Amino acid sequence: MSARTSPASAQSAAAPPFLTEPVEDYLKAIYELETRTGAAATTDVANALQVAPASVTGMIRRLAAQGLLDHVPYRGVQLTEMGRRAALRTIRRHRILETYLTQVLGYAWDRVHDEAERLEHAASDDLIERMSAALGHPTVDPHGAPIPTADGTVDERNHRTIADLTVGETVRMLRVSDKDPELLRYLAEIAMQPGVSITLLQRAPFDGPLTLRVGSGEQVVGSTLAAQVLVESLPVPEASASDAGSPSTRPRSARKSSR
Amino acid sequence: MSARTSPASAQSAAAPPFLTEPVEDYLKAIYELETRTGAAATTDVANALQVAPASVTGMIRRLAAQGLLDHVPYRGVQLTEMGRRAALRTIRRHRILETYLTQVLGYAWDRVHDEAERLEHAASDDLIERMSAALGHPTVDPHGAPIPTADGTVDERNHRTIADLTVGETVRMLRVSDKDPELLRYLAEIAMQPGVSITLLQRAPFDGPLTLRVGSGEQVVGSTLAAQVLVESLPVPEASASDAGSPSTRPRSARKSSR
DNA sequence: TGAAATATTTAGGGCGTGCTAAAATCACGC
DNA sequence: GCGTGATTTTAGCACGCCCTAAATATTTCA
Repeated sequence: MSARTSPASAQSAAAPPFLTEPVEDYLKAIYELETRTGAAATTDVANALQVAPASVTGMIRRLAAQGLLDHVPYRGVQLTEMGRRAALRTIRRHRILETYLTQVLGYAWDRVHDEAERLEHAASDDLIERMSAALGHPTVDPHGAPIPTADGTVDERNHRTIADLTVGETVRMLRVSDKDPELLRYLAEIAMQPGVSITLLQRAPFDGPLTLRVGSGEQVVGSTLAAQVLVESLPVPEASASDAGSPSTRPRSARKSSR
Repeated sequence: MSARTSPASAQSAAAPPFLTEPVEDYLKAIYELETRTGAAATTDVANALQVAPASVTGMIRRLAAQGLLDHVPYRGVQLTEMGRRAALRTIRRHRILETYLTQVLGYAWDRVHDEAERLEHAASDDLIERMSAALGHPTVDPHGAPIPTADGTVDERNHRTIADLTVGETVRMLRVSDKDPELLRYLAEIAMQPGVSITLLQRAPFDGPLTLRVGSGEQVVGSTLAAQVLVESLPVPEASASDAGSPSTRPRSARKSSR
């Protein structure tokens, strides 16, 4: 693609030409690492994308040259504003696609990730907005992840997990990663889906299994699983009655806008 | 992509790894040239794909090596059975996508080609079949092109065009290419869509404009446009009355299966 | 029939993305 | 404060797909 004389091309712009598929994948991965751990190390990116570290270094050089991120050698990378916007654009597409696939086309929630992963690079903005409209402009995807708006804002808070609960506490399930189909299938089996109410009934010592009330059923789950399920304290814990931990634990609204 | 150790990968297979996006585009283009003109010349493929002829030679070499087509140097190419199946798979996706975009997501028929062109490479078989099912398994796309079945059969007949009509003849519009948005917009303006009834009222000499009855309106169109609109003789031309050309002009059902 | 026009292929590159192996740098514990 | 292991980068290469220029084959027509 060195010197093509691309003719007129299209009307419903797909993506700026420099946002190739691999580039979008890198930006997305870096964005996710950055928001989770504050910075993205070469090795982490390599793991996330299943690519050799040396390949990451190479790509990072190109992305930095294009102004999509800043790179301090041996120190990791940080997205620029432009890079962040591009990443959020891809994430928006991904999540709207996942929502559309489950709600309109009947996909199971453990099957949408791979499909969305491919479509997110091919769909035009127009298509994404049409899907969003058809869904009534949803704000979360089927796994509970917030959908960035078209102008690039997301409600990206750090939530607690089931593993963080104190015994007796009741919360609402918010979210789980979309990346592990097996986990998702299992969660569906035990009726753990975003929105369901969860109470920690009992916690075995030494990182042992947790006994939960999930909706109207009772389940015993391992601590690994528990650590992957994000939850939110119930807004008003039913006036009077039990006095659990902190009633007003609404975490500060980290709007994740500029930096 | 030389020696990746791809891990486990997926469940809802996207496409065999050797069917890259450019490869699918080449096969599709070659298939279309082949069915229209019997064989595909290097230059024609180059024109169809907006690529230099030398690039076509190079790609053809690779495709022949993979057994997707046969190449006699200086003589053009022909798809093998494998190549033909791959081409029809892509065409099926393209046409189902176009149908879905117009019927479900409200796209105008002149906007679907580009979008489908990109999505056809990314959608899984599963997604395509779900869309097809949601549409009630349509057999033609919005432009009247037949949709190949999943097992690779198409009803690919050679139809007449408006330019072939004799004055006074009435036919049903069948199909028009999806590739020229301007043409499609204009056709929509004058209410020429697949299914509409068309009568040739008058033909100006020297390749001049044609006067048509289109549905209930009257239109004058140029011969270039006329040559691009495929039509079909009416099954039973209304017992008695006018005696137009050949009543049983159902062209031999060229099922286009093996060769 | 033979030369000009046209079509096709070869030769020689470029760029993007990936890999391995080896070198450079960093980080940490003794 | 320094060695050692982990991390990161550099070096060198492969492959897919595209390009231009030049060579070669085919076709056409005077």
